[in-house]
Amino acid sequence: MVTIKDVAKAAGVSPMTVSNVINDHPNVRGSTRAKVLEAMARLDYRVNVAARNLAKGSTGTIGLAVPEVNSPYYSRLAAAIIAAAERRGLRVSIEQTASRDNELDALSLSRNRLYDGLILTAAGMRQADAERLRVDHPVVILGDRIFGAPVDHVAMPNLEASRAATRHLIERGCRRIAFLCGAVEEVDTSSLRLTGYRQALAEAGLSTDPALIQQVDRLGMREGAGRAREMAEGGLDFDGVFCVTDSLAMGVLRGLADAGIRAPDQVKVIGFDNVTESEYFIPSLSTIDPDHDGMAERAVDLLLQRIEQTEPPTRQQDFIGDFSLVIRESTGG
Amino acid sequence: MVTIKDVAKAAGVSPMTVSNVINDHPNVRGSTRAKVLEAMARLDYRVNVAARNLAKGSTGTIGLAVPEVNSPYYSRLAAAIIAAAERRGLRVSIEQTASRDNELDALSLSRNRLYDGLILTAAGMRQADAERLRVDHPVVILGDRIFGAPVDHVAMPNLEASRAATRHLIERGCRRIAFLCGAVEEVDTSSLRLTGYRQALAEAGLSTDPALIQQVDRLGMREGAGRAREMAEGGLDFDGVFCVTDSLAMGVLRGLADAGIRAPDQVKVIGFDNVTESEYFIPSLSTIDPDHDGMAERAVDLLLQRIEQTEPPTRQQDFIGDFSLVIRESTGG
DNA sequence: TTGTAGGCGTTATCAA
DNA sequence: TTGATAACGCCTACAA
Repeated sequence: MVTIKDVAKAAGVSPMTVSNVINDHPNVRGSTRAKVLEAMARLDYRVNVAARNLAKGSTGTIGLAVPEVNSPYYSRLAAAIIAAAERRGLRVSIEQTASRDNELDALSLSRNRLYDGLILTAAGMRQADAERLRVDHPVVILGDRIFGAPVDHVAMPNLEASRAATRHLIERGCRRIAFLCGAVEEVDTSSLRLTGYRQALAEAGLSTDPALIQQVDRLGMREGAGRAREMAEGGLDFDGVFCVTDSLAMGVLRGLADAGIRAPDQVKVIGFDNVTESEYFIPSLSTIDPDHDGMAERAVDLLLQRIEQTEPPTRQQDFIGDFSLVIRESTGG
Repeated sequence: MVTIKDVAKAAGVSPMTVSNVINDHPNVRGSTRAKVLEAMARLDYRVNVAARNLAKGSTGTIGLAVPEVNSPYYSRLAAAIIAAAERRGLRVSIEQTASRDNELDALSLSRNRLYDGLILTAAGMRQADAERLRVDHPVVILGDRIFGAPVDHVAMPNLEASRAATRHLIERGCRRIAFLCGAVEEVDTSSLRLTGYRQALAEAGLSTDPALIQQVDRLGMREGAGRAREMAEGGLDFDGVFCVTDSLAMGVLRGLADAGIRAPDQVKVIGFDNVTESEYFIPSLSTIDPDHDGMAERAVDLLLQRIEQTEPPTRQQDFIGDFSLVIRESTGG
């Protein structure tokens, strides 16, 4: 392996001078710089990032931990975060967590100075894990599982947005609206959105039929399709479905089609996330747009603040993003 | 920051003993181990991965560089690679390259010992860049852009698969089959598949109408939809479309619907990739399944061989995966 | 079973 | 403008 010392020897200068050239420091005479550059090229020298990280104590890259990589939502989010980070001169490196254990793992990894900071989208952690988030490294949590934890937090306006989605279905004439979600626990995406759904129904003077609240164990297309078929074939009476994710909603559209039910004529469907695919699905999917870019921007900002802040760790900050209702064919255009 | 020395001091042992405990070395007395463990917990010690990497010269993680993170195909691929790597005890960390320059960047990064090896899915590199791939670090190229480069290479059976897809459309009665692809250059996905398409037409005694060969500059849903509308509204005569990616194909289905054309009745559509979404799309999408898992498995294997191999770099290896034709609604079920 | 010495490749500091 | 020295935190090799 060619090191800085080899280059120094070849160029007839000290290692320090080579380092200065590499890092574009001023105060290097032009002729010296040229000599060094030439030696670097000749020996095909590359910096050793591990060594540099150790010496500098920082890496210039942040970590992004997501539960699942093959998911339209997390993909969209990751793209937004990469763009936001790039604007600030940071690289991002993505890891899949896939479980609560791995989420906690990811936390210690970041602490280990592999990254300057970590954006963690927590899906498996529970409220009870909040204390484990008290790490001495920059961390921002993205998502709805954890509140009151000692870290910065970026979340969606779940309750409001969910009310708006449900209200939209009501305005389009739905009276028996199903709610499709994941396991409902203490505080999480499903439970917050369930509350919004209930509020909207109540405000419209509609009753909440427990049979209409459907839980599945993964928020994917497969589960949406399967459950929709079961609902249709089981004779459940419903004329609208609000799904907590777009993946679920696209699955539902598929399941309804399988069961011979026409959307939006017989049943209207709305999702949540405004994933790239939802615009092109047939029928195109009405949904809630959670302003991915805004959230990403904010998450990276908060993280950068923590990274750059040297002194007295300031109070934990929360940020709740914007949202907008996107009306497409699945609710009647 | 708590270091190994602090722990050693607190536990009344030498730093080396702490290191031995951390790395589960034998030859540490139970009582000593307990003391050290206790001190580690008390001080909330975490290893510094950067330092460990530098000292060991390896990291236990491999890099995966993809052109785009928010893409069903690359997401699916990434998931497969993560699974394959996990089975072999490796972590993977994903980076978005987004351009040819960044692809070349990713190459040097890996060389810099941030990762033990790199799987690079090259979309922007040209054949002319092949020589730049001569790096002294483990690298595996996934994709079709580069041939004859001095690195291991995993690719799809583009020509065969593309013939099979086209043949399928012909068997279903299509006579005017459009081919939708990206820019066709020297050797790449689009050009290889174009050849397969032409062969299938020739074998069936059909002529190739240049007007049916449609190029777009990105292989996404938006481009597919836009072009399909143009083709329909421009009065192009076609009864089948073979798209080089599923994203493109789903976009085409959308575009056809916008133009009031029914698929598969009036026009049949087939894609390539068997992306997760294609099964749920309406109509569900016929496509080529390129055996993502097999390719991932193989790519990780090849990389691991290079990582573990100490001596005489053996010859570069190529691997062409399997494929299967998946028939769904978009070509008539 | 434990400890000592030295080095991994780079950078910061400060002196020349 | 350049260079000597001393870290960064850990691990390998060897000695006690």
